[in-house]
Parts: sequence; C-alpha cells; structure tokens
Amino acid sequence: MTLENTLTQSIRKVIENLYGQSIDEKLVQLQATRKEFEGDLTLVVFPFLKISKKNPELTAQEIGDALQKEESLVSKFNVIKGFLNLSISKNHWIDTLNVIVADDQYGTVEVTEQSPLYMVEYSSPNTNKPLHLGHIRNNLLGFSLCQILKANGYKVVKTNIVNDRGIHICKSMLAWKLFGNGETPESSGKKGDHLVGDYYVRFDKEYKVQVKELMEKKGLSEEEAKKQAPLLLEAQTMLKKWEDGDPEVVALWEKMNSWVYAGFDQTYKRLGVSFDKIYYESQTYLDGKAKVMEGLEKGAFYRREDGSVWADLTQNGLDEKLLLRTDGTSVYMTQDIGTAQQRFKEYNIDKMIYVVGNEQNYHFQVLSIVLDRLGFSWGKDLVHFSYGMVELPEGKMKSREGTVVDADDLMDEMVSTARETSDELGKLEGCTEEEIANIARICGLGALKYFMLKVDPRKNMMFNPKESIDFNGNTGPFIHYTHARIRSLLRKAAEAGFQLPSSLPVDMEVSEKESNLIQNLANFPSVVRQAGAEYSPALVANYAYELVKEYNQFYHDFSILKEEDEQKKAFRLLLSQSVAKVIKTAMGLLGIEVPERM
RNA sequence: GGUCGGGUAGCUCAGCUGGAUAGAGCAACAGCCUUCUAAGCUGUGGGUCAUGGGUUCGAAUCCCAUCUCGAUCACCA
Repeated sequence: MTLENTLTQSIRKVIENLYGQSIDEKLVQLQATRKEFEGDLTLVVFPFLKISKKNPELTAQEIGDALQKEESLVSKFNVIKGFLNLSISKNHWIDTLNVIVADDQYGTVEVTEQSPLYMVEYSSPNTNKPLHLGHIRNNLLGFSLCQILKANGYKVVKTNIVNDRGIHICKSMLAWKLFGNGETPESSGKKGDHLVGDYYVRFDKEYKVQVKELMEKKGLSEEEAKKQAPLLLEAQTMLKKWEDGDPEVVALWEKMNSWVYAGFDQTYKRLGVSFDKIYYESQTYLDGKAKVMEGLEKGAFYRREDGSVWADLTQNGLDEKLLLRTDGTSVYMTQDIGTAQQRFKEYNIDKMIYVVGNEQNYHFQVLSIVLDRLGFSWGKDLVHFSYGMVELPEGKMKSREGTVVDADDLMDEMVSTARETSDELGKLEGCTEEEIANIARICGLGALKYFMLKVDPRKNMMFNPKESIDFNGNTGPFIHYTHARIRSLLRKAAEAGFQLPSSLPVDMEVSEKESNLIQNLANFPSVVRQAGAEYSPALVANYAYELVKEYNQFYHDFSILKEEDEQKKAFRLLLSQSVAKVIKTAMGLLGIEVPERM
C-alpha cells in the first residue's frame, strides 16, 4: 500500500463522514506539494465543493481538520486557496527509507513462471552498410525498453530481424566483384561492415555515371536511364541467381554477410545491446510467401490479372497493398509475415513489440490487419513502438550526401572526449591506465545514450554533435558524477571504520530536504511502472535527473561524513547509499553503466 | 489531396489521464572551492505555451477550425 493509496482511502472516508456522500477515487487528486509551500502532498479540493457547498478555503480546512484526526500519517496541514497541503509525519519517511535500504531489487518486479512473455524486435539492420546514428536510437530504445519491461516483471525475448537478402546487398556484392580486387577485412584492415558499405557507395557512384551517360549519349529520360543502367540490370540478375541458389552467388553472399556480421557484433557489443534470438530474412521470406498463398486461397487476398497478389484494405479505411510481385518475388511485408509466423511457433508470445521508426507507421497498420486476416489472433494487438527520426543541424541524414553520422565513429568520439575531460580535470590521477580507459568508456557512452534516451521516443530529435558531447547539465555524466561522489563517500566511511546500520530508528529528526529526497526515492517504482506502460525510457531518464539534482543540493547543503551526531551521519549515509542504488538501477534500465569514481 | 504525428524561452527539451505564479539544461551575466569529487551549487535576465474559438470554478493540457513543419500514401526497404 503506497502512501497515496492510504491517504486516498482516508480522504474518501473523511469526506463521506463530513458531507454524507461517498466519492469516486478519481476525484481524490493528490500531487506533490510545490516547493514554495510547506507540505509533502497536496489535495486539490475543488472537486468537493459541490458536495460541501462551502467555499474552497473552508472546505479544505474542514477536510484537513478531520484528516489529521483520522489519519496518523498526516502530522499537520495548511490551506492555500483551494489547496490542502499535507505534511506527512517524519517517521513515515524513515519507515520508507528503511524499506528501500532493505530491498536490493528496489523498484523492480520479479519475473515469475506466470509472467506474460513480451517479444521485442529491434535493430533490424540491412547487411549492406554499417550502422549509423538512426540505428543507434533504435538500438538504445529497443534495449532500454526490454530492460524496463523486465523490471515490470515480464518475460522478455529480445529479437532482431536481419535484412540479409535483396537488391541492396546484391549491389554491394556486384561492386565488390567488379572493383574489389579481392579486398577483405584482413587485407585492408577495415571493419567488415564498413568494407561492404564502401562497395555499396561505390555501386551508387558507378551507377550514377552510367545513368548520366545513358541520358547524354542515348538521350534517355532520367527515369528510363535509371531502369536501363547495365549495373542495375546486373544486380537484378544477381538477385535472381541468388534466389535460384546459384552456388557462386550464394558463396559470395555468405562471405560478404559474414564480414558484416563480424562488424555488427563488434558495434553491438560496444553499444552494450544484445539479442536472445536473431532471425534472418533469407530464412523467413519463403514462409511469408507460403502464408500469403494460403491467404489467397482462403479469400483474404486477391490476385490481379498480371499475377500480383494484393490485400484490399479499403474496408479498413486504407488502400490496397501489394504482397507478392508479378514475378512472384516477395516484398517487405511478405517477409514480416513469415518472420511473425516462425516467432509465434517457437515462442508462447503474449505481446509482440516492433521497435521501428515512424516512417513505417503505415506499414505496421497494414501488417496488423493482414496478420489478423491470416488468422493470427495476436495480429491486431501488435505494438509498433514508433519512434521519431534523428535530425542533424543541417537537416536529415542522407547517406548519398555523406551526412550520415557513423555509429562507430560517434562512439570513438564520445569516449575520447570523455578521456580528455578526465585528463583536464585531473580526477583520475593514481588510477591505472585500464581503469581510466574504462571510466572514459562508461562516461562517453553514457553521455551518448542518455542524450538519445532522455527525449520522448515518439518525437523527432535534433542531434547536435557539440551539445551531445557536453558533459554538464542534464547529461549522463552529470548523473554519473553524482553516483561517483556517493560511492566515494561510502568508501571513505568504510575506510574510517564507520559501520552502517541496516535500519534507522523511526523517531529521529528529518529535515525537509531529506524527506523530499526520500519522497523522490519512493516515487521510483511508479516511474518504472509508468515507463513500462507507456514504453518510455525518457520517463526513467528524466526521473534520474530530478533525483540527482535534488541530491546534489542536499550534498551541497549538508555535511555527511563530518556530521557529529552519529545517528544523523548514519541516516545521511544510508540516504546517499539509497540514492546511488536507485541511480544505478535507473541507469541500468537505460542500458547505461555507472562508474565508481570519475 | 487522404491519413498520421509535431509546433512550449535565442537553442535543445520537460510538463499534456485538466489544478497554485508554465519548468530544466545550454548559451549570457553575477556569485560560491584552506571544509565529504566545482563534471557541482546559488542567483539575474529571457514566454501572446503557433493562431482563433469552445467546454470548465480552472486549459500549455480536452474539443473544433485555421496556419505551419514533417512522415506516409511505390511491383523500395
């Protein structure tokens, strides 16, 4: 029973006694008291005026009087306009802190056998180029969401669908075959995904030359030239050969994909994300085709004269959607159907969540209907965790214009900036090189992750390289710093031989700042719950920031190790320790590590 | 044009299940280290919450209209 719940019930009781009417729980609006007023929680009394038939001040006064008699949690109160500010008794706060101290898993719910299973798909890269800033947002959101769902007591299967087949990968393959001279990651020292990406760019470059030539020499329109360029035709031939199982093409495909996977693994590992089960489009698209044919027979879809297969979604207020091309090859949707089927065969999934950018909102609207029509009961309840695009100060990222921010480069830059900052401030003197490197890694990546996760996932976000690298203010390192400070305090207390008690006497004195901090800590579980319900890591990030800001003020205003009253000292240390614990858990939900010192 | 999502301080963002004087950070300016980590703390300036109407005791928040930005509506992925 939380403080709010207890109070709500008492307030309902009091109001019924006073005015002879029972009231709905929803009318009891409790909110944290604003800083400028005395009190911990505030009851808004406007909703009760109709029943009390008195003015706001008088009503608040009456409720306050009665509540103070009725509920021992309320130590005193004051009334300002229609707001009843309640002060909660000191021993409630100590009680609360004692509970937090005793709970190692504070804020999280245990996963049990009966927990529902959530499958979360995220990352979903194409195997023709390295990961960039957009993928970073996807990966961080996906991983964090999984952490948050687990903390809410759900079983989670993290999954990835790798788009490993199709014309895009044939383009890289063809360019490598024509211009690569047998270059390998080993021979060039390039990371595999970057190497393959370079050939994808090379294809585009050569292709453009051909298109231009066709337009100039043969007088073709741009549209025609783009269709007829020999390189594109050759890539299409290659795709056909791949589908027919041509050994040479398949061997090249396997070789180049393996390079890419080695590169991706490195990037994922560094980013700190992982998967429980990886699916490959090359292994699911045939199932998708079969499923579409099945739907066609059942009359869920229809075939046009040219042989292509479509879903008519006009009765759902949408358009018609292609599922199989005239030549029988599959499209994006087909593959998603096949993947969905395999997943639901292998796992007992209660909820499927797709972490995919908002540019695909329409796609998932359609997918949901199509799966439903195919008889997948879970189809209509699938969740498209739709996040906004990452924009740069100069506009959208465009790979063709070279404005893409590469994931590996970005991580390098963040870590080296963290390293420089540490060196400048001279805080890590006496640490080994290994320790320094690790702290720089934690801070650099933490800065990047926090920067991307603190904004509402649904919204487009601006990525300004200069700001993202800032380590002051509302940033990951700000939170790191507070954690490191607290750990330092606790180390010093231990070195001095100070024994931390496991709990505190409830009757001790607590200042307003301190009880505010406990109140903040007490809110953590509901923040985790809300973040899970709304699929929003940003709520956790913003909570962590508020908590840390509050703690830094406390740290500044109160002495801790130098406090002479042993009981107060113990209290402040336990309070600090609890703040550190919650910071660590909250950051963990964001996929961010915290340093012991910095 | 249809559908969907945005518009809050110079910039980046909170606040949006209606509640007190709309909050942070950055940037600018002014303070605080012989004292537990100054990657910190304190203060100053900065707002027609896109616009207009409506509902309400009360609207940044809910409803309608308008303006504006973006995404999407491909035999692309």
